Amino acid sequence: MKLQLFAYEQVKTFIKTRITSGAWKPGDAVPSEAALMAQFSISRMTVNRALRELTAEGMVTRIQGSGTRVAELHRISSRLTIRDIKEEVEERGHTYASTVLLVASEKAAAPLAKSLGLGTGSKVFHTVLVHLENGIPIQHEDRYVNPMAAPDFLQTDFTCFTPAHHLLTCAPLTDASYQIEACLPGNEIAKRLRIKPSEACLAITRRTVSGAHVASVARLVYPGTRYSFAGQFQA
Amino acid sequence: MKLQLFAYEQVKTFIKTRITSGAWKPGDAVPSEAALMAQFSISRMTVNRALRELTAEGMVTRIQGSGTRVAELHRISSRLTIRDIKEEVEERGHTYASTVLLVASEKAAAPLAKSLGLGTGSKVFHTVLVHLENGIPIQHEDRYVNPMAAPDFLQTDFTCFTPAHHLLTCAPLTDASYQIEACLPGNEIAKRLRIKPSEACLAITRRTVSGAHVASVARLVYPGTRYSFAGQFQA
DNA sequence: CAGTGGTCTAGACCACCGA
DNA sequence: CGGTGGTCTAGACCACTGG
Repeated sequence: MKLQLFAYEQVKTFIKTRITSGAWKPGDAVPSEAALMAQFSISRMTVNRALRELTAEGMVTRIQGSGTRVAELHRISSRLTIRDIKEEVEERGHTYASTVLLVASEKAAAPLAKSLGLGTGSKVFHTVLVHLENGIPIQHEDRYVNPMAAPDFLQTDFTCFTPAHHLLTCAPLTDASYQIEACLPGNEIAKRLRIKPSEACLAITRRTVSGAHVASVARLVYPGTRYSFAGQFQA
Repeated sequence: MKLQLFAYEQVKTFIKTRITSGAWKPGDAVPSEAALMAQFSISRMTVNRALRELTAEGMVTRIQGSGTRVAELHRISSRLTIRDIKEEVEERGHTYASTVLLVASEKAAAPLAKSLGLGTGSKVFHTVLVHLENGIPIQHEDRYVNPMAAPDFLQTDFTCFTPAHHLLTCAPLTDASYQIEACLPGNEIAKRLRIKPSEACLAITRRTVSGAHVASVARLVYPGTRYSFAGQFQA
């Protein structure tokens, strides 16, 4: 139980409530650090921390030499986390399983090679698997891996560790980019997910970078009726 | 041009590179604040700031009395921003337009009333519109608004201001939750978006709260071939 | 120029954890 | 109990903005 708010939290809530109540409109000036020091009888470092955190949260905008203003709040921004599917399933208390459909080493065609930062025809690892929650398919994963980033990738037992899990342990993540879209699965993937080819799916295309190498490119397809992303925002 | 890193940034990059290079594994101990003070010859507040920011970024975990450890990084987390569609289109340098299909006051059925925090049969505002980018439909918006939160909502000229924009100016945002899923549009919406009913769509269902009231419940449908979310992550 | 924010210091007190 | 992190202070110097 939290009995007492810290000084910097008091300053934050003071400013937040004035913004969320509409008393201070976007573009309005927020009291300066000196003014807030006097008002709350606290030191400048404490005021500074409160305002710095509010900046990070997107509530205010600060310009050195000019001042602090209420940010234009015409957006809803929240943390979206794409997690390891196995962890996610197990955290729900369900049983996770996977069906491995392909584990192979291939020569990369031009577009794929380029996206992995390799030469055309270079050797790449290729895996295809279906992830199951309580025996029901929830994700189709088609992944290409750069052998430079994870030389022993193909030796992994993918029924125990997901490809994503293995990659994260042997090739620490430095950058990632992803795209979320809606698509139809196509006949082959529909069959593997045990859905109709006319059922809409969510697809994530993700590219991960580890140090100097592009580690992996993966396309994850989720049946639209069995999966969705949820997010939350709090001022 | 940034010539010199601040002290707290030096500490952050020192720790980050050791994590992303794999030298420090998840669960490993990070040097204590006292150790980093000595190593960098800086004050504790500065070390503390570096570690506090790394905690916020999800790189490390801190437990008072116990210590700081490298976080389990089996997740990719990034900021997903859902913005006002008009701003988004105009920022791309394209022309925005909208077609207003419905502006009405209705009696709420039970599930809707509940979700808006009102009694069954209460008056609610209802709007339906299609948003166009360069004349092409990109979003179908079906929205219900709590009259308590925005009494003059129906008087707005929705060809100039989007409903979201109006709501944000008259009812400051305090909380929001959303769900992203894939779906088929259905015949009516497909016709309005000028797509085939068999084309997969992204749908966002969003609920916004302003102070004590639920302000609005909206369902936004995007043609899958014309829209996707992109995100990025950087360690 | 005065006012603003951005950073930093060298102390301090406290709450918590583990041995 | 010692070591840890969580917070806070009262100063300081600097870079930037605006009139």
